[in-house]
Amino acid sequence: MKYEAITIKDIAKDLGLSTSTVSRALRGSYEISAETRKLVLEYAEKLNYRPNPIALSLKEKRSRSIGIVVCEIANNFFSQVINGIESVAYKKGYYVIISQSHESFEREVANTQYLASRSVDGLLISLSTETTDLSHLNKLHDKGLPIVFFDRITEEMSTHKVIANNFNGAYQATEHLIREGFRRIAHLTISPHLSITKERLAGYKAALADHHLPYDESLVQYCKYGGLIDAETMEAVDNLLALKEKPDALVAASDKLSTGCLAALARRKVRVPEEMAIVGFTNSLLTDIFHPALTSVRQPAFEMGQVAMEMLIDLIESKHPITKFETRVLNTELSVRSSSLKV
Amino acid sequence: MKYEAITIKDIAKDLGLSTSTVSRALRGSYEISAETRKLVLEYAEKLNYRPNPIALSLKEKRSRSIGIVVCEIANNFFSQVINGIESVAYKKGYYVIISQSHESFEREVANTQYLASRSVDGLLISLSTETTDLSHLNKLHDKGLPIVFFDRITEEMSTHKVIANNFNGAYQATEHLIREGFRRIAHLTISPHLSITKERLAGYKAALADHHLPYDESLVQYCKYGGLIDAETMEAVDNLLALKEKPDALVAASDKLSTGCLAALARRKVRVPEEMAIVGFTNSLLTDIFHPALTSVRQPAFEMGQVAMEMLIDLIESKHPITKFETRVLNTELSVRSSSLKV
DNA sequence: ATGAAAGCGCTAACAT
DNA sequence: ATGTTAGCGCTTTCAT
Repeated sequence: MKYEAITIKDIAKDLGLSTSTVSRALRGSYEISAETRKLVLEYAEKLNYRPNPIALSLKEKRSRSIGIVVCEIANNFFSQVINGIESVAYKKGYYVIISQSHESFEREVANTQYLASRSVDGLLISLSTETTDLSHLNKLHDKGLPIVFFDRITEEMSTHKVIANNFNGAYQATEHLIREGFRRIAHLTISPHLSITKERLAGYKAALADHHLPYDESLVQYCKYGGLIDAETMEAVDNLLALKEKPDALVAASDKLSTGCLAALARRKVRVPEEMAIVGFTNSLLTDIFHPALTSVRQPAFEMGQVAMEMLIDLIESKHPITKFETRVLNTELSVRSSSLKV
Repeated sequence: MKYEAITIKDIAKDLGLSTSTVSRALRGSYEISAETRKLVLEYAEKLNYRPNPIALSLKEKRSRSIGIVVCEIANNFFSQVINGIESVAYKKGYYVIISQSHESFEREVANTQYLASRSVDGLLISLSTETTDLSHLNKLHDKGLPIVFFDRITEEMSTHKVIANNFNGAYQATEHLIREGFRRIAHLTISPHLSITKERLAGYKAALADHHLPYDESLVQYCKYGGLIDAETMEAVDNLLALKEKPDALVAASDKLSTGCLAALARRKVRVPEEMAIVGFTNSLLTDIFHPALTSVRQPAFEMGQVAMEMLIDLIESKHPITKFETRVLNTELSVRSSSLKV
């Protein structure tokens, strides 16, 4: 009942050669006569021989495949990053295995372990909101597994990292709202310990400070699951609406939070931007057809994927252990649409 | 520089046992004394021993992993299907490997071959728009690799399949528009040879016929890449707008086509639904915040994933070769919103 | 109840 | 230039 592939042994037997000769001929070793090589290659071609990557992995402890761990693929930002990763991987002959943590620490651990045990040559990871303990990654990293972090990174590990300029992105978003004349600007964000949360919060605070606006903690709402759970976003928005001094504008820190709060405000019949202006971190391609058109901070997601994959290949293919690591910061882009315009 | 995992050999050496004893103890063979078993299990636990799935795959020619091939993951429908697949896989102890064809036949072939050579125990696939030749799948299937098709299926292979009731979905969408009073209803759809295209087109035609409306070929626009390429959707919409007798309504046959034509119409300053009403096949969760709110035919994507995975596990775990195959048809759901209402 | 050894597909060190 | 053999981690038959 199972796929029986052609093996090197089959070829060897049929041709009356040894497996090692066949193996060498196949990989073009110079010690094989042109004649034999041609014979083997043609016969292999005829039989549509494909080397068994499992056997190769077992032998070589490498697989020319890399693992990706993200929280969700049903997310514009992450699916664009993945496409960037794939574009480089494909060119360089690496296969990509995608897995989702669904923002669960447990799933993240299970996925990384599985990928490692499957001999991936490296790991590209954006941490789940639940993750604070990094021992699962540290262990693998200490044992030599190349890891590159993107987007949701950690200070606790020395390796290559790629992020968007989250500070600037949030700063620009906030400043834009201030310049439009909004004064009580809320910030809807993710789990407080995530790197992106901290960076974006800092940008938001800095813009307020630079424009002499007070920082009011009650205007910052944390959504542990970053928009994955509708009720959570709804509650955060309700909290803001319940304040004695309601905010007049809002910076949403993620893709799902942006659309989620747009939906939540619609359900609460709050007009955007009249009663609440919005700028959202989002990579949605649909910002123009939202109601209202959504002002966005776009992250260079595809590029982030490309850079991350290139960095990972650097680590994987480097002859010498690398000790000097780099954190690349890519610029975000603010696109102003009607959701953030003073009327 | 590579992850060196604990092996059965390490345990055997440390404990002064043979590898076979350790192996048997680990898998709870009854021929091992309770004492030895306990010793081994505890020691393995202490060392955090994990069996090497690569070695297992090589030996057993199975991997407890399954492969998914979809055109794109950056797509509400497919990412929801994948989540459905994962939910069942996780429960049943299967690992899921996701790959994208990007609507390219070549990539689809490469992906299926790679997955097969990686000893996946089965394949879940939704065909690319380019695919007409099925020999890559037929070969694998003939050699015993279990395959389940979902969404974009083929008549040419006998195996389990899951689809939405595309005929009904399109019928209901079209009929709804007719009942609202629209008379020239266009159909924006994907590649003509895809199963879903045929089924939806048939539903559209049937609704027209049942309501004594003429079928006009010029009202059907095919987008080979199903919305993947913006320019293509734009052109199709322009074609419709250029007709001497413009349509007053439109049924879009996919997720990306629905949002794509909403965007295209906005760019052409065509008001929806006043000048053109729309019903779209979409699983977007954002239909309410589109402008205007988008009437949708929703497919039970998560459920489709669950059913597909259950069917695949049936095939994989069946003791006897299965010869009686099933095509499950799941109901769609029409949700009326403002984009399709006569004003 | 336990061990020795073969074998899954492949590569590479070591013969010849 | 080609063959023999060991070994990657594991299971499993065959001995004991």
